[in-house]
Amino acid sequence: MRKVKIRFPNGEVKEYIFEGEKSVLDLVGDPKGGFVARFNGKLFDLFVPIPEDADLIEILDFNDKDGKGVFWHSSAHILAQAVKRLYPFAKLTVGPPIENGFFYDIDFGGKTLTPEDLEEIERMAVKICEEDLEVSREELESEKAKEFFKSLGEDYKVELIEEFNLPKVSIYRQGEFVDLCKGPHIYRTGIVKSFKVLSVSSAYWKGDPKNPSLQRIYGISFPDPKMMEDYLKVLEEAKARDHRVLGRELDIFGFYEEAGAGFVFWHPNGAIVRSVIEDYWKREHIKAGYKLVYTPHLLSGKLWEISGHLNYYAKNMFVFEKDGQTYAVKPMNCPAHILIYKSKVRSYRDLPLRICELGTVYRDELSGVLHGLLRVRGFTQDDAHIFTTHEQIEDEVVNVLNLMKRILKRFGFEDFEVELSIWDPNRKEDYMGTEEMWENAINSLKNALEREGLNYTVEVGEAAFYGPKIDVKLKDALGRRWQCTTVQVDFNLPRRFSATYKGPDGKDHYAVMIHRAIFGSMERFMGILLEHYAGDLPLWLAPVQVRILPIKSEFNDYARKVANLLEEEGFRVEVDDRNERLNYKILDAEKHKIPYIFVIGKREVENGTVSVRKRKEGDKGSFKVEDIIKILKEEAFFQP
RNA sequence: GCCACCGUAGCUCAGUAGGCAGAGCGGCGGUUUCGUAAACCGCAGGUCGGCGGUUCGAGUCCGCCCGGUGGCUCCA
Repeated sequence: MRKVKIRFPNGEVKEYIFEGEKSVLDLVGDPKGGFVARFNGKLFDLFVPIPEDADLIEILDFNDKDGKGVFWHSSAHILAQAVKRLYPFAKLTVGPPIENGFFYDIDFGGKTLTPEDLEEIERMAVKICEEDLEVSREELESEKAKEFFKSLGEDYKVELIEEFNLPKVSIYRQGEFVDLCKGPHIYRTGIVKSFKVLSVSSAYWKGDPKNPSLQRIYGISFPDPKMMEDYLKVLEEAKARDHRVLGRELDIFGFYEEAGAGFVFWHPNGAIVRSVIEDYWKREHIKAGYKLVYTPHLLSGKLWEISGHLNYYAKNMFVFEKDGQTYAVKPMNCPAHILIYKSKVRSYRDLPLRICELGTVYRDELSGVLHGLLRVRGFTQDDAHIFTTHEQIEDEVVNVLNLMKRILKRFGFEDFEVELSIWDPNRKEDYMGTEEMWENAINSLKNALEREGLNYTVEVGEAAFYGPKIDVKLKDALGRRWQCTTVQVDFNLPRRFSATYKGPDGKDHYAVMIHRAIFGSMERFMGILLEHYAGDLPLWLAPVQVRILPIKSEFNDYARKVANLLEEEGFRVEVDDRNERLNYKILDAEKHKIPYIFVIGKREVENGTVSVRKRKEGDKGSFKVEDIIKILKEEAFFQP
């Protein structure tokens, strides 16, 4: 006799008493929307015998993160089954769940799929869900499994089994379909109620260009068609927010074929927004004790030799020769800031020394990775380098994180995901510096994160060879995550450049450098902002804050007078005195996402008022000019 | 860089089968002077991404290059 408690997805817990081998399904009959089980953090199928030592088993549904992964993993199998029905010659490779959905990499022997092919695959996948096939699992000895998959022509599966090098492997079946898979899986294909094939692209087997090119088919699925609707809405919304489209519509920036790929031209509307952001950034940094500097864009090759960049970063650098001298356009600002640090003897009393710069850098990125403002070849980092002692690392990182929170909050970002990348303690020889330095730095970063109340995950072995780092992803209005802030400890460069300070002991010590950026780059941040706000920049950022619309040309003079009053108060204003109807002018102003529209007619001129229309809210009624200026100032964070 | 797809007016797009390059919006000119999301009439605007090839004839077919999109990889 065994006793086991089972928790259902709705939280309900029931106790079961049974004998012999039973599966969860055997016991509960109806898993109440759940489709996979977890015990002690381990997932297993509802249709396999309950593990020997299990006492409390959870049945998971789509709301659970693990459950979702299993659901999408099973969906990848359904996708593969659909493909095999339509293309029996196709060879399967791997098909994992991903953050939003799943994909399956499949070798079609050189065929590339068309949109029509995808539709057909989707129809077949939907059919497989409707067929409600039962899923089963079996274990095979590896040798037998190899033979089996060889007989099916699934060469990649054979290769995988060889790689696993395990005595046994598991395979899953549903209907006529078989796949090598660790599992677990949902117990029937009918649990998937909504299935969509999203896109196809190419990928190499194991990501290696020497290997055959595969078709990577992306899909998404849900246990409830309503969830699919919501998801597609978000996708649509994301598409409508595409910063590349908004950038053109709002005339923020442009790229020019004749200028080269990946080089951003900030148009006047974008430049003013950037300038507002930069002014704010500078003010906050100076307040936080940073020293603002400017350094050259072009530096001698000798400097990049000392820094090591010509050795390990050359393929990303624009390097050229002139009169027998090598020069490079800077891909990073750190060596330049080190020179300023070294311009005089530094005492421990000078530390921490915080040097900041909106530094424009150029990197020769692979052409295939360029993407709007989010990935370019020339960009301006909101960079800073903090020279500290080992003891000061913690406090300095607290300051950086605090500054980050304050600055990003201004843009409506308050939700962060933080990764702490540390060394792999089993490969100490791959890292520079002593164990003591590393332990101290890692603990400093951890303490700093805790002091700032930031939750984080630890990524072992993800640190650079020269020091641990913190990466922060911010969540935008659509819940998407963007990597922006980064804080990186560096033991290396101070040594390469002999960046030292005189300690209280009168001896020279190497400084520690902390590289950090809050936005990452102005270009990327602008792209993120556009998508985050869907182009509706808040008043303080909007390129044009107020547009004044005289109803008839006879009110143009009054409109200009109001514009002047606003301009004197520091607002960015336009008067639309074109010979058009009011409705048209409103349409045009709304199209440009201008936060405030002031309508001027006979009434307003007579009463010395403006009729205020606010974006997204509509007509707000009449205001005295000085009153509305007060209101706008407050909204735009003007200092009183 | 690699794989796949794409490139027609400032923007969005149509262009059948290789046979005179089109529309809407926008721009310009005129009429209209109008109260909260598109007044009317007219005009201009194109080396069809670039170069080469096939053809009597290329926006259309082929090759190379440039640029873009989605991935691989990389990263701010």
